[in-house]
Amino acid sequence: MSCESETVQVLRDRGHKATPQRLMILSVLRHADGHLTAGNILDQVKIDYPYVDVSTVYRTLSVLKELRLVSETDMGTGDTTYEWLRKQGRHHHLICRECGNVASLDDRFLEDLGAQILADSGFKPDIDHFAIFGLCVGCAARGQPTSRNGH
Amino acid sequence: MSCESETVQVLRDRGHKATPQRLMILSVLRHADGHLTAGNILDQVKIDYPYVDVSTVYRTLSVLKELRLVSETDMGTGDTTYEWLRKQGRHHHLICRECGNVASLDDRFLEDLGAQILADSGFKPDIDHFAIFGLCVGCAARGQPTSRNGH
DNA sequence: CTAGCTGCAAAGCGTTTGCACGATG
DNA sequence: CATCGTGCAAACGCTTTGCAGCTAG
Repeated sequence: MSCESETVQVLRDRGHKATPQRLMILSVLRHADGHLTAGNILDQVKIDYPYVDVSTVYRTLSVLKELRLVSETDMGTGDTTYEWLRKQGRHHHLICRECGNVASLDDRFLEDLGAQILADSGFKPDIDHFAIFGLCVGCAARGQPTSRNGH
Repeated sequence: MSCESETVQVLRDRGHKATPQRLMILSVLRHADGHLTAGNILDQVKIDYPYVDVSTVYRTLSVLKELRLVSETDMGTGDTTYEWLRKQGRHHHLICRECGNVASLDDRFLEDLGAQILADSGFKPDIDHFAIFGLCVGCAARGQPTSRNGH
């Protein structure tokens, strides 16, 4: 509980209440390694507190998104996942379109990109959390054993 | 019709049939400037051919995705859009998380990224079509008129 | 005390599937 | 003529909403 005090403050400052349900959802998000779906979070919370409703989870996620405390990412086909932002060290995801496997990508690959885009167009990108689709090593090897042109 | 002949060949080579419905869906995809939802495509096709069904659109899109003729992108909240690949010149999208406005981003910002990722991890990213979320100039100005730290 | 939040139930929406008929190659 | 694709209708799963009661500040 005590480790959430900073977050509780953020909530209150913006006119939101810190209910037990929200604290539990926060806790789940904070201690997971990301990639949680709404239903996923629900299951976790229900272990300790079986009466929470899905709608509460969605409503809470909506608030947290608004406050930019969590990010929402679409992992390919219809799997919307949520992740606690403000972690130490940003990272990104390499999602294989064949096998669905998810690998991490270090931030250094993207650190300049944001600045470049901002300078060019004034658009301020959220580089916190990128999802990049493609083929993982295994699937690339399996899929195109012979050579093949890119597009 | 004739301009689709190359695509028809791709379909047949892979054991798929070239039905009128598919040709119309192809045509819509090809001549639109991208960002079409399934329902969107359906509406377009229905203008000339009112009996097409949504399921046909989805099934066709599924085939085209598999053949890598179209890309599927999630534009923020639950708006899955489809776009004809193999266009001249790749481009990417800057999507404002406030107003939903979509701007284009030239490929040069990302052209090195793919090679770097491939070299580092063996992951072969689809750099055809990137969706980058953030704040557009207008919303950034409106939202934070006073200074504010990045995260 | 008064917003705001919750659980419940039901609706909503985009997407998928089973099936018998029809078209393609 | 065999296979694959279609339209229809119904199912599906995730997400959202209306509502009455409850709770945090």
